[in-house]
Amino acid sequence: MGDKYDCLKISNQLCFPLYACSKEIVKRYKPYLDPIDLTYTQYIAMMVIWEEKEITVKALGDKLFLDSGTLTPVLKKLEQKGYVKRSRSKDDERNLIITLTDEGLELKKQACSIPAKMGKCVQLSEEESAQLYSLLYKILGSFSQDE
Amino acid sequence: MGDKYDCLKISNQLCFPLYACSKEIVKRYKPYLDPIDLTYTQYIAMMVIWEEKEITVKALGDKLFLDSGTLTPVLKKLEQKGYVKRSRSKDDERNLIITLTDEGLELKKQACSIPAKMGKCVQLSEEESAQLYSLLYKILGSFSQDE
DNA sequence: GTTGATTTAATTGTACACAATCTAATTGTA
DNA sequence: TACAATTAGATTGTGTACAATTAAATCAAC
Repeated sequence: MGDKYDCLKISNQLCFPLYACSKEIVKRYKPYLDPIDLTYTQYIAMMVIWEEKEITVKALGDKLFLDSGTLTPVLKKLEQKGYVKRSRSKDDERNLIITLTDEGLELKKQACSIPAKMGKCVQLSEEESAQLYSLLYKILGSFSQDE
Repeated sequence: MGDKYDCLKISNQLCFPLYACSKEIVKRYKPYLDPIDLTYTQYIAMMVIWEEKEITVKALGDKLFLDSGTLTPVLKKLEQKGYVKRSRSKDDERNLIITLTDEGLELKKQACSIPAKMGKCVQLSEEESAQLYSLLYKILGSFSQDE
């Protein structure tokens, strides 16, 4: 057993369960996000905007590991729904500033119960979750370094 | 510190590093996959087909956590490149059988060096990788149960 | 102070990813 | 045997992702 092609077995990859797990978890957000009319990408964008109140597309992209090609349509959608405002910075016209609206702030209250519901859906102990979290950020950290 | 909205902080989510990590790793495959003209999705599909020699779209989808909406265009693309053949099962005309071609088998040799290269890109010890692998499959396993 | 380089977003094109729907083949059951 | 239910795959529509390019604003060096 174990030929020279074992390295190409899907069960020997670390990337694959990562990829699959991410997709499956995002899929499981849908029942909780549908009622507040947000997609997963819109939700994580709103999370950062809720925290920052005001942020440039560049800074948002750095936090979410997303570029303007992805964020531009997402933010236009969020603006269209009335949750954010998009306006150029006076200091530097290149920067687009995303601002939270009153409706956007209101939405935060409704989103508040989602993390707990999702937490129950992932069947890991407190300790295992912490371990997983730490390993993932270790990888992300190493990626940020050699940017 | 720590208000009632802490649960909505992006840094308190487990899903987010999973999502980001998955994307970043897939992105890092590109330099290695470009030379053999495969995308990441095409690559993991080929991995299973290399192992199985012959598999239905349904079975492939179960292994990859992908449905026909995603796989149909991917497999048509792989057929167009000459790596697989698509043909209906004689036993049950509903089943589409994916078969490896000689060119598809040839490609396996060139892909062989990719896992090792990617392994170096993820800065985890042997033990940490094993831990991460185990945690991810624990989640995927729990998902498969309540299918 | 002007010009070349850099930076920020937007745009374009390609490729997923998935929900929802559709069609054809098969199965189960009365 | 009919016929309802199920199953497999394809199709359609929406929403990401990202590479590559573009355009405008700013910065840097002289």
